[in-house]
Amino acid sequence: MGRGKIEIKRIENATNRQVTYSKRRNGIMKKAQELTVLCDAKVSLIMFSNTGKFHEYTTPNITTKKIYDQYQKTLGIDLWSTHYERMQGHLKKLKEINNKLRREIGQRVGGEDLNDLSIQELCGLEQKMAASLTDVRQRKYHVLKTQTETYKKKLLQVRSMEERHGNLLLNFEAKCEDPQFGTLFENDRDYDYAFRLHHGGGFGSNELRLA
Amino acid sequence: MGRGKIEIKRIENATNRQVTYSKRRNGIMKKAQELTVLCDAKVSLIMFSNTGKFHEYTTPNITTKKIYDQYQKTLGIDLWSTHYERMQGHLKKLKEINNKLRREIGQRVGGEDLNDLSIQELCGLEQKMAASLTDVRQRKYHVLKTQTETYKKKLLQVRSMEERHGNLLLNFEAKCEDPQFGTLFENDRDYDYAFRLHHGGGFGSNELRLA
DNA sequence: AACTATTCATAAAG
DNA sequence: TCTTTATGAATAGTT
Repeated sequence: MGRGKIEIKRIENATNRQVTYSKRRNGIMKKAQELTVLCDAKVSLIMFSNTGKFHEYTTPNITTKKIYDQYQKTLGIDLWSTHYERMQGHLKKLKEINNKLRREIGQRVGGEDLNDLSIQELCGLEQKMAASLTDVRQRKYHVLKTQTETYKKKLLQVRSMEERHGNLLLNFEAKCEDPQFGTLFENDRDYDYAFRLHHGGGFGSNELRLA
Repeated sequence: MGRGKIEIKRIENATNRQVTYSKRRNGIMKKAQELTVLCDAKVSLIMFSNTGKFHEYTTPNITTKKIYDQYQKTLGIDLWSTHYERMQGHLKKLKEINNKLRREIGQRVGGEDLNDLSIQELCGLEQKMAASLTDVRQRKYHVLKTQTETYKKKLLQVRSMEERHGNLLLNFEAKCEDPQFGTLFENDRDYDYAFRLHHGGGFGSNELRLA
C-alpha cells in the first residue's frame, strides 16, 4: 500500500522504522476508533515503540481498567488475585479477632454479651474478674508505695539541702557586718528567698503532699 | 474502501454490524501484528464486540500483564491503587482498633498493660472493674434465680404427674385380681417402672439437683 | 464465505 | 516532521 509492496519484517533503518511506526500507529488508532463507533465495540489498544514511546486508544466513556477487568473475567484469570485475596483474608481475620475481643470486653464490662453465658461460664468469668480486680488493686498499692517512697527520699534530700543552706545562711549572717558582703543581695527577691530558706517552714512541702 | 464511502457512525443493522466487526477486527489485528514486526513495537489490543465477544492481539513473547504493567508505569498511575489504598487504610484502622481492644483487655485482665497507668487511672479502672464485677454477679444471680424457678415449676409438674400416676397405679392394683388386666405388664421393665413411680423416691431428682 | 468496485492507508520521495 | 503521490490493502455492498 504505497509505492511498491513491502515485506513484513523488521525495518532495520531506525529512522525509517520510526517513520513507519508513526504512520501506522495513527492508522491503527483510526481503525480502532472506527471499530468502536461503527460496531459499538469496546477496544483497548496500547502500543510501545521500540524506543519506549507510549500511545494508546481506548473506547470513550470507558476506562482501561474496565477493559482489563472484562478481559480478566473473560479469560477467567485475575492478574492481581493473589495479592488481593491475601489482603481480603487478612482483613477477614482481623475482623474476626476484633469481634472476639469486643465480646470479651463486653462480657468483662458487663454489657449485653453477658446474656449469652451459662451459669458455669458466668461463675468462671466472675472468678477471673475478681482475680483481675485483685491484680489491679495490687498494682495500685504497688504504685502508691513506690511513689510514697520516692517522695520520702526527695523530702529527705530537700531537708538536708535546707539544712546545709541554712547553715550557710547563718554563717553569712554572722559576717553581715563585713562591708564586702554588702552587695550580695542585689534585689529583694534574692533576699526574700534566702530568708524563707533559713527561717520559713518546709520548702516545696505543697508538692510533696500525696494526692 | 469499499463500494461507496460510509459514514463513521453506529451501524444499526445488527447483522451488518456483526459482519463489519468481524472484517475490521481481522484487519486491525493484522495491522497490529505488522506494526509489531515492522517497527519492533509492543502492542496489546483487546476488543469486545457489542455482543460481548472477545478478541485480542498481543505482541509475541510478552504477556498482557507485562504490557499492562508498563502501561501503568508509563502513566505513573496504578489503576488498583485506589482500591488497594482503601483496603490498606481499612486494615490499618482495624489493627489500631485491635490494639486498643487488646490494651483494654490487658488492663482489665491485669497484665503488663497496667504498668502504663497512673494512680488516678488505676483508681478509675479499679472502680469500673468493681462495677463490672457487680454486674456479672447480678447477672449470675439472675440466671440462677430464673433457672431455679424453672426447675421448681418442673418439679411441681413432675410431682403432680407422679401423684396422678400413683393414683392410677393404686386404682390398678385394686383391680389386680381381675383376669382382664393380667397381660398389662408384658415384661419386667414396664412393671419395674410402674413400681418405682408408685413407691420409689423422686423421679428425675438427679437432674433437678442444682449445680 | 467469496467477489469486486471503490475507498483508504501508506511507502517512498520531496 | 508534514505533504505529495503512486500503489497496494482493506473493505462495503453484493451474490
